[in-house]
Amino acid sequence: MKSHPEKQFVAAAVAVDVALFCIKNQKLHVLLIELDRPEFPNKWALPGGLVTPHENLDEAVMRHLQDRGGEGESYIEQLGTYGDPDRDPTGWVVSVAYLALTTADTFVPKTSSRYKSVAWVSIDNLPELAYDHKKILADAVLRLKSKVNYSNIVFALLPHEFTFTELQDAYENILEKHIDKRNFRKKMLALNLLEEVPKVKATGAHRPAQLYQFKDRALHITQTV
Amino acid sequence: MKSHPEKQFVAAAVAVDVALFCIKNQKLHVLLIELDRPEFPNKWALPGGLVTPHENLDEAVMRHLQDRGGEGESYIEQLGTYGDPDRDPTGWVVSVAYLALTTADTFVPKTSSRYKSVAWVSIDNLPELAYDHKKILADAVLRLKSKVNYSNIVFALLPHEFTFTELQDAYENILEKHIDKRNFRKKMLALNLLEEVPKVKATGAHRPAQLYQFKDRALHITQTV
DNA sequence: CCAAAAGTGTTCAGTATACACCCATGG
DNA sequence: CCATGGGTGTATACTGAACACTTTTGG
Repeated sequence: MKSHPEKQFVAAAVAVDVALFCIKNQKLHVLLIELDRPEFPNKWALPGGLVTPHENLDEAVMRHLQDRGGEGESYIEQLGTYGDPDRDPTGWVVSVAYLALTTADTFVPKTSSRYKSVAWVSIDNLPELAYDHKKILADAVLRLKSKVNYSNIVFALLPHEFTFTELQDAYENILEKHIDKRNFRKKMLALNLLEEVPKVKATGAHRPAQLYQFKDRALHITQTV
Repeated sequence: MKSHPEKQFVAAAVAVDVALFCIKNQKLHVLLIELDRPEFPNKWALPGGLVTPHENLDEAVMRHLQDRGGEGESYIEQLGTYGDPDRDPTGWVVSVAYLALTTADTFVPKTSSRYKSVAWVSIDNLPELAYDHKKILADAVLRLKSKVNYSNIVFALLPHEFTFTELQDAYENILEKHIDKRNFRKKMLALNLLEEVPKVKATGAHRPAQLYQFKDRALHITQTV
């Protein structure tokens, strides 16, 4: 690491902030931390932290997620960068925001001495957020909603094996609208992203459901779900 | 501006890099500067520069564009942030990249002592680019191509008044494909974004063309052009 | 009157939507 | 045998794609 290219400049702290989502109790949840700072009484925030010169931005995100309890794989994608001079009252912090997705069972929130708590919070029951995190979170939800319509991105929110009803629930939850069962099946199968696994899931006094999995658990752009 | 929130951290230089496009001679062009630095012999780069703590990111972009010759309005939108530790050999520079659009006649490239030259370059005749600017530019072109399909974003590349053929040329240029004239007219008019202006444009030994303008020169999401 | 770009409709195929009943199981 | 969620097909409307000739002008 050498000196900076310009003689005179004011340096910023570069941070990442992550809107990490999962589906819990059939509802979309986001991971939030409860701050323990006098400037932000009773405020919550998105997880994140500073970036160091020894890692790229994606690596910084993964490191901070692991610190907050991430164990399994998480899907991450960059959302945008928030750099208003006054967004953080404690100094000039330019923050690169990420959208991240995981499954509730592979991510058990882990707190630390720096925070009061770390928890999954339903997105229709949000507390007050510090900094500009309300805006970041709104942008993340918007991106997720939009991307669900033209990609297989939900793969990152579901367990590896799932029933068609669970898949449809995920879509209905994120899009906040009812979807016709027959049409949904037709379209999903036509996209050719799924394959049956030779198992069924029995959950009560009714016909067991066939299990499916995504052929490829990586992002694919599809056009219209 | 107070001290930074963490006691120990390494600060980065925060920069903006701008992929500014225009249409010149019916072809998509990008604004490039020719570097005058020993580390980058004969290399070109996207315009841009450092962000200061007294401006937000959009303001920094507009300031740097004005320095390079921008006079009229330009459309700008954030593209993504590039933060690999080694992307700039002279130091740790995290760069927020922007997609920007303007019209050739309102932007006359202006050089300065720091550069050999500043020029509009056709995107199918690109020189070698420094840093990770080849990647940034490729991402910008991709974003532009994609956005042309579901928004009125071309308004920012065209003069206020234009003929249907000029409009279609812009689409064909950016999308790099032939579009049927009759279908294009039907779809564009159905989107209800245009209005006739009571003038025609005569350019030779043939029927003059009706002039149109966008009802609103601001980004609108449309679904399928 | 000729060359050149402007302007205009219809047909067809494929996709999106609306909609209701039988199936398999556990208790 | 009954309650519950799983699983299936068809008819209709709409949208996107293909396609060729007439109009207006300047020279």
